[in-house]
Amino acid sequence: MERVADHAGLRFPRRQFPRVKQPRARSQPRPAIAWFRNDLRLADNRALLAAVRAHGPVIPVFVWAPDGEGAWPPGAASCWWLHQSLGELSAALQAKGSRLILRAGPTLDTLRGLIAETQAALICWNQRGEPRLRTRDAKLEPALRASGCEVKTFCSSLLHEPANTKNQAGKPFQVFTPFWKHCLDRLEPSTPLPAPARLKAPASWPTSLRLAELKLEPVVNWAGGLRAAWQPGEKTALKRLRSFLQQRLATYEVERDRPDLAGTSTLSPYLHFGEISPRQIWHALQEQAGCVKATRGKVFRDSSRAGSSSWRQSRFLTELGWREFAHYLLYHFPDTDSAPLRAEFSRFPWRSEARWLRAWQRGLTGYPFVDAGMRQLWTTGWMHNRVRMVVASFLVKDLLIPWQEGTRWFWDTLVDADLAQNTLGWQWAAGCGADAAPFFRIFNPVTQGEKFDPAGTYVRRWLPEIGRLPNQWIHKPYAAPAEVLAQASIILGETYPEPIVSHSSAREVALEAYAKLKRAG
DNA sequence: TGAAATGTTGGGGCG
DNA sequence: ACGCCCCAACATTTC
Repeated sequence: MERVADHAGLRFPRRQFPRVKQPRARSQPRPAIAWFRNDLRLADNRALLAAVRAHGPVIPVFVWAPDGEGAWPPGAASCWWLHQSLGELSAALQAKGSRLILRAGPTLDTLRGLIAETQAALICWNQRGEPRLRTRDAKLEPALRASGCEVKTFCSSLLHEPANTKNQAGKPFQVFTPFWKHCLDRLEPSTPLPAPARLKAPASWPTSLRLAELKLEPVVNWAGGLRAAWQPGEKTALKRLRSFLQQRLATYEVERDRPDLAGTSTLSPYLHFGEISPRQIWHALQEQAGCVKATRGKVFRDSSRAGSSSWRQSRFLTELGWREFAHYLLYHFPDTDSAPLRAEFSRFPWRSEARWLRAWQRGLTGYPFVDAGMRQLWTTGWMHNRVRMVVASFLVKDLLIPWQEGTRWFWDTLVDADLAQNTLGWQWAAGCGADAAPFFRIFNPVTQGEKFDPAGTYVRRWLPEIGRLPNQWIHKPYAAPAEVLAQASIILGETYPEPIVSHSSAREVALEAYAKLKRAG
């Protein structure tokens, strides 16, 4: 399949399939289908706009293919998010005089059926980068063309298309810094596209399932914490971006590492589902860097900063860079979602202590910083990134449990679960990936807590049972004197667990296992 | 986007 | 006054 290398605006695949002539209905031009995937937004949506610009009626559709079709089917938390997000998108489309058609079933059959029903002349979608979905889509395209429908696809979810970027040796980059520098030297993303003003409705709408019929919401009602923490949808995504830029960007460099503060953007789930595009974020950042608001409300160019590109070095943009890097790596190393990039790690002596895995998942390891993170994850579907690194290091290095167990758990529980980023994160933490943390970089859950949650606010929020411990002991209850524990109404092993492993000896064991791996060559 | 062990330095207490 | 020890503070090395 030929991908559209395009950041300058709308262009279409060069290799067009010869158009099949169809008898044209005289009354109304044939409709265009806008197939929504992980791009659940109206603004800056190339596929949607291409469907609108065909000047006929537009049929927006979402296809739920529950078996995942060889990819990773969304986990429980992602399904919850998807449900809410589809509801939001549907409402937004209605406000434009349109609808969202919901279908379920194998993607090709479902789309072919819809094309036949509606006599659609064109179907547009934004590409997804996950390797197995790409393979699948590559077959989808000619099959749909063969049924007489034109196909247009776009790259809308990344700033930089992975396919042709290589280092000087002609190989894919494996280190972040040169990769991102290479991108920054070339990136000049065009202005985000506006949301279409209106979508022309077809003469008659095809049938749609009701949202509830997709059965995305959990049967058992465990989603209360998610509901309290999140409002999915494009509108909220833009609101969060704006408030982040106004209130947090200035202090991001320092506060992004502090789970006790609200220092991060929390845009990750919105980005994953495409409720906001990286291009929109890029431009919002650029705008903010070039302009300052005067007190009288006038906006003028800040000559000291206008035209300067120092904002491109900003920490926040670098995080978007890591997102690009994750997708880039998964594109070039498509097996890394399950196998270590550094092959020698497949011989690492992992062990699988089921009780330990369970303790980790439940937030019962006896290390408060780890447990707080795991409970935040379980309750809200999200975990602060600093804490993700710490809990991952703990699972992989203190417990020596395979990193793939971690990816699975995160996949099921995170509302921002994203194959590329989950893969990068875990391979990074396990030391077996590209530009990964060296294996011997083993986080100490106590000192990490003391450093990044100095007053214990974060830990107390998620572990009320140890909330009465003084700061000195909040990150290491096991070391507190008996009378301090009694004072705080804590009985170790009953109200809060003893550490399931001793960090210092677990560290020694991990280093020895790693040394053995290296000796084996 | 580490932590722990080891090395170095310099000030202060003390004989 | 001086050497010695201790140890904190910081730097470097190692895993």
